[in-house]
Formats: sequence, C-alpha cells, structure tokens
Amino acid sequence: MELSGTATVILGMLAARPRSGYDIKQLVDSSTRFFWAASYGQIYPELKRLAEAGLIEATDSPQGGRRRTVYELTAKGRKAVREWFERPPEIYELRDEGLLKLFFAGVIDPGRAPEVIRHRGAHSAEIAERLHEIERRIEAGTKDGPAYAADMPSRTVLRFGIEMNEWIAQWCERAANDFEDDTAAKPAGAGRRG
Amino acid sequence: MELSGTATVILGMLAARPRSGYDIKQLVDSSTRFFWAASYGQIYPELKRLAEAGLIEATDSPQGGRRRTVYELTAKGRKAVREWFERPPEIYELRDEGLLKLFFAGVIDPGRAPEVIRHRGAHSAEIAERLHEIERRIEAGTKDGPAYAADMPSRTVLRFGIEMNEWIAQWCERAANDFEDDTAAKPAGAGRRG
DNA sequence: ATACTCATGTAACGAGTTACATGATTTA
DNA sequence: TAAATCATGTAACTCGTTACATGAGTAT
Repeated sequence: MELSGTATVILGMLAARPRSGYDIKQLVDSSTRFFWAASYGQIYPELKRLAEAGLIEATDSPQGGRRRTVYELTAKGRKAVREWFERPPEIYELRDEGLLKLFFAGVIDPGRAPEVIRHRGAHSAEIAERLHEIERRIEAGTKDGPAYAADMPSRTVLRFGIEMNEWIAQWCERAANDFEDDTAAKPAGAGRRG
Repeated sequence: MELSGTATVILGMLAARPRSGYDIKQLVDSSTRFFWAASYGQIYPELKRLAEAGLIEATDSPQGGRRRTVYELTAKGRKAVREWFERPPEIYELRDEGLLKLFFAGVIDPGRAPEVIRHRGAHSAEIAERLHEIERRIEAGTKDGPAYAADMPSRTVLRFGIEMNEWIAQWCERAANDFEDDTAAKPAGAGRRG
C-alpha cells in the first residue's frame, strides 16, 4: 500500500485514538507542522480516499446540530501504519530561503552577509521559542496543554526541535560576528577567493 | 516582479556568470540541492519564462555540432535579484519523515524508538560526510572542485550544513542512548505519562 | 561499438496551498 | 448581535518530480 505524505500523518494521528478531520488539522498545527504540515485541502479528500481503501472507518457523531465525522483505524489500517513505520526509505526535504540568500550573498551584496545570517538565526530563535512555549504548556499539565499524547518519543521530537533551533541561532550569531571581524580586518570587499 | 523558487535559484546562479540550463542543474546538484533543489523539468521552462520577461538573455553558443544556449542577466534581471535579496519574507519548509516516525513511535511501537532515532542520526551523518567531501574538493583547489564560486558566504553555508548535520547525528546518538537507559531502568512499556 | 556525458526539452502526474462556500454553536 | 470557533468540503492554482524523447560528442 502506497501512502501519500498526508496519509501517513493522518494514520499516525488516528493510531492514538479516533478523531475528526478538524481534530487532525488542529493537532498537526500544534505539533508536527514544524517538520510535516498538512492542510484541510489535503486532509478531507485523503480521509475519504483512506475510508474507500478500507484503512479507516467513518462514524457520524454530531455535536448538537453540528455535523461531525470521526474516523478510526481498521485492522487493515493498523497494519498499513506498522508497515509504513518499519519501511526504511525516508523523505527528507528542505527549502530554506535564508540559506539560499546567504549562498548568493557573495555575488549579490557581500556587505549584507552578516545581516542575512542574523536574520536566519533570528528565525530559528523564534521557532525555538514557539516550541518552548508548547513544551511549557505540556509540562503545566493536561488542562491547557495540546490534545496529543505527550509520550516519550513525541517529547523527544519536541526537545530536538527546541535544541536544534537554539543551536542554529547561536551558530548564526557567531558566524555573523566572525564575518564582520573578517571584513573589518581586511580592505572592503576582499574575501578569500581561491 | 514575483519570482518562483526555481526562478530565484536560476537568477542567483546567473549573477556570478552566464551559464546554460545544464550548467545550472549541475551546479545546483553540487551545492544548493541540500536546502534548495531544482529539476530540469522546472529549469528549462523557467529559463524561457525569464527570457520572455526580459530578466535574462539567451545566446546560442554551440560546442561543435552540439547545441547550447547560454543565459545571462539583463539590467532588469540584476535589479530583480537585488530586490529578491533584500525582501524579508522567507520560505522555510521542512518535510522530515524520520522525525514523523519518531513522533508516532509511542503509539505504534515504542520499543523501536531508539532504532528510529539512530536511523535519523545516521542520515544526518551521511549528509555531513557528503558535504565534507565537497569542502575537501574546494580546498584542494579549483582543479577537481565544483564550478561555483567558493566565496565566503557560500563557504559559510557549506560549513553550516556540515556542522548542523554533525550536531544532529550526535544529538540523536545521545537521545537513543538515554532512551534505552530509561526503558531498561523501568518495567517494560512504562513511559512517563501525565 | 558501447556507454557515458553534454544538452535541451515535454508530458503526465502527484502533491500541496489558498481561497472560497456553507452552516451550526458558542462566547464576548 | 457580532465575532470566534467548530466543522466539512471543493476548485483553481502553483509547484515540482519522473519519465520519456531526442541527438551530438567523447572515452573505453
């Protein structure tokens, strides 16, 4: 069974407990979105496809006059998640415009390189702060914390996100300073070209 | 002027010197692909669009009987690159299946979490190694090194890639060990749930 | 001869985003 | 009563990949 990116995140979210499409979207937005996003435009059609394929099962459970469809994994679906989980080939895609700008800074405007690096660092600092806030809410207890299972592996992912982004912020700060020292010590515009 | 992702990388590559579509693709594959990829299916049509828009200019420069079209920035194109360079809103997109698996490990197969973390770490170690190899070739001089300008900012991006991936590999190794210690110390399956 | 690299391009497909449309319930 | 949230869904669009097609030159 081939699963799309959105399919895997849906199946994973349903592995914990039955949820609606809306639930899944909220959950993704407060957890995986930093390394695996999903939009309504993908989630709802994918839920239908997965139901047709027999991996999940829909149950109507309206709240008052407000319609609501909750999905849960079938035996087939559980098998599919496990198989996905055990498959080795892994997607790793990155699109980082800050790095691209820095990469081209030398031929566009070398003087602005420190600024570009600092901007990239600030972005990571901001992500780290947002993740830290999520962590604090989890630690404060279930009351206002996110609805997803705060188990060890998912907490590890959160820690990873915080620490990696903090590391990046620090690295960028140091690199920007080195850059400025380097250009201050030499005549303007002189880099070390081969 | 709105520029697509592929357009920015093309313009950036042409900012250094005129190049063919083929050149750009080779260059991308040995440099930006780790944080900004581009395929022929995007590059060639985009070159035509950019030429039509007057940002670049095509010149036929066949090598023997082998046709070849070289593009260079026009004044308008140079202006567009600068404007892009100075624009603040930045794309940052990540899709990391290894992290997604770790995130769901708790509800799918907690026992395999250390394995999943190590796998993720090994992937980063591999990227670090590949980038390190590129760095060695640049340092060995221009003879067999990549054709792109080995200037300060692009070298900084390369260093960033190496050091970040090494940091990730180490973090994962430590996290996997902590995980094993933790589960060994407690009765099987007991995580610290709220 | 054969395979590889240089070189350009297109068609089909897949995946995902944004904007829009609709409507109920709850809170300020 | 207005705004926010819950809840589902579609259509248009953008972006990008893969596979395919073509053909010349170069190295084995």
